[in-house]
Amino acid sequence: MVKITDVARHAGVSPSTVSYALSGKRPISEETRQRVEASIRELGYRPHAGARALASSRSNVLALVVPLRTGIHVPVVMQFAVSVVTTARRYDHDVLLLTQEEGEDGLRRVADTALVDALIVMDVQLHDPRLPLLRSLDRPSVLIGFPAEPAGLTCIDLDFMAAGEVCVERLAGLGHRVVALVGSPPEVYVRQTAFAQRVVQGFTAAADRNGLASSVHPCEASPAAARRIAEQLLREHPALTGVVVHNEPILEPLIDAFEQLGLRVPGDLSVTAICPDELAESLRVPVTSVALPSAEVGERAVGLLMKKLGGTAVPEATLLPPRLTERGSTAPRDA
Amino acid sequence: MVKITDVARHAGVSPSTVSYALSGKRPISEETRQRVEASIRELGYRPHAGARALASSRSNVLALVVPLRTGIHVPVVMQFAVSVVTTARRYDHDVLLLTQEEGEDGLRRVADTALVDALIVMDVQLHDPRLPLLRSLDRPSVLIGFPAEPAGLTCIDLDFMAAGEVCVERLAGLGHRVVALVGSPPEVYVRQTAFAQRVVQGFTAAADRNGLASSVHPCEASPAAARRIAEQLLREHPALTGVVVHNEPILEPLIDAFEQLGLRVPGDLSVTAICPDELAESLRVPVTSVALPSAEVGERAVGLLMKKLGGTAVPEATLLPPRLTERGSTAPRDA
DNA sequence: TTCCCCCGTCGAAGCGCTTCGACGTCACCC
DNA sequence: GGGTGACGTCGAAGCGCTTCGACGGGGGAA
Repeated sequence: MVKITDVARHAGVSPSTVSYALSGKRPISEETRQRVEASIRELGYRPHAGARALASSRSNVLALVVPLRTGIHVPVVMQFAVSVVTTARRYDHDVLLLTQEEGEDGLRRVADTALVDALIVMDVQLHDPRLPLLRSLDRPSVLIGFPAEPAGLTCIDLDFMAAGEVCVERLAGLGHRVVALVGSPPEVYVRQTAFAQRVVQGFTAAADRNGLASSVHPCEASPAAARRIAEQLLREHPALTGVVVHNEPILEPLIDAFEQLGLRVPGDLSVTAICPDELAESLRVPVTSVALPSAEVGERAVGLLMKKLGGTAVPEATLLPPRLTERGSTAPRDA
Repeated sequence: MVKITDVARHAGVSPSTVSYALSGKRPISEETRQRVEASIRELGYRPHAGARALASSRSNVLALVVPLRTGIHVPVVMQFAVSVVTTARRYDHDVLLLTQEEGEDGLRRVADTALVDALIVMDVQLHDPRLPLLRSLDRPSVLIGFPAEPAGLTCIDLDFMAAGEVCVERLAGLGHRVVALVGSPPEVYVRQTAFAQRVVQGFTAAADRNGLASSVHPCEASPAAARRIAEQLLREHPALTGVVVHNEPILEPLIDAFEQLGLRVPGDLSVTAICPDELAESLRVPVTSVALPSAEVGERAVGLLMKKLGGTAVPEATLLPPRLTERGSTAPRDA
């Protein structure tokens, strides 16, 4: 293994000079730096991560806690993880993968052993048991999602309440008077997963505000469940002309089911969704949707963390405004 | 921060004794160990990961390279990652997440900086550019998947060739004479992704051996593509009665398409698949399938790595035999 | 009883890096 | 022209842990 002293000897300088040339924490003459860099390349030097971490008390590793629970849409989680890893690398950091299974102990472990410098936590619940721990940890963290009591934490997410509202406003603007929300699987609500709850809040508030008749329907993530929901909606709400879908896997099956029941989309029924743009675009009937900007959330979460690590204060709450894209699944009522 | 010297003082022993009590690398009297453990608990001591890594030249971290490319089924990747993380924890290791984007440089970086002790690489291609690097690295690695030339490496995967064969044998045994393979998206084959290729090999070999008429059809992962393939198959192979599907996302849409074209499954058409059991079970028509044992592969990959880290020799190739589960999608021809 | 060896523990030396204080040199200002 | 910084570099200390050699004491073998 080639170490910093080898580089120093080869370049004719002291180890500390090599270190400063690398970190830029003290001025080094252009000429010396060139020489050091040449030696590094020639010898193939790589600083030892452990030694660096010990001496600097910075590991340059971020922890990412990914959700495993049922009812969450895996591709979105993955997109998010990839975006975190990619962004972290831009800041010269790596990402340690933690599963929710380890729970609070896992968070405490990686923080207390100084394995990681900071943490990103996904799938936050309204009353998440990890919150007190995160507040007390000596390392910064960022939550993806908003708990009921976010004081003292840093949170970021799509503004799901506004997203729910935007979908309804759109339908209302097109003249629809009876709308329904087809939501995530029931267990997601039972767990009080923050984002799902907020969509319901936004949906309901906007419907009320606009004087629409509305109903909310959790739905399992299977095509069969989608069919059942479609039938139930037509039976119980015959005047229904607008549907908001917040459940990626059933988006397509649900539309199929409606059409098999004799409803054209968007002719008889307008559909809006909250889902990744790629999904909305790729469907047979492209769906008007509020984007789920996983990549942006991941990027900004890492950005926030880096600021905190750098000692800069950051806002406690970052809510990304919903962005609705018109596609082929919405039309004026009676159009 | 509480350190090992604090524990030592509190327990009335030397730091080295605390270390040995923790690692078990030298005999420590029962009584002393008890005392040390009590002090550790009382003070809330956690060894500093960086210091440990520096002194022992073991970071207790594994690298996991996950694929990002199009055409791979994300939930399977995720299952796999979770299984790796969970198993690694059982061996007191953590997992660093690398994306394929970083490529060979990323592998070299985490290995050379001693950030990780060992590596797990997924989505191996037949002629993977990373192979020479992995062979030359001073850290052990395990590949998920088999390249064309696996000598000098450790590989594990489902025996996809045998899986392809088993599916055909099953159909042949039921009397089917004309079969088709609906495979992964074209780009997967273009990249020479090992597992996809091997399924084709097994499928074709078994069909030839049994004197069946056979054809192979790559297929995009969209319902629309599934419909097109279904129509094409019926048009070009009107005598077709057996289909093998190796493409998770289109499994259900494909069956739907066949039924909409007037073919009953399994009445007119028998379907077998290579996919996770959960998927096969959850469909409207439960599908006879060869299981994709992501969890087991992950577990065993970590197990192999641990053996290698321990200095034990391990077999270069581990092929898990296919396990076919009979469900409702297969029936004898003319039954 | 003597010798040897093993058990249990200690002290000290490092692992490879960062960082702090110090120091010489040079330019610049009054 | 002497004082004052800023610049560029060095040496040494130390981050918190593991590990190696050493050593006292007790038990078994001879």
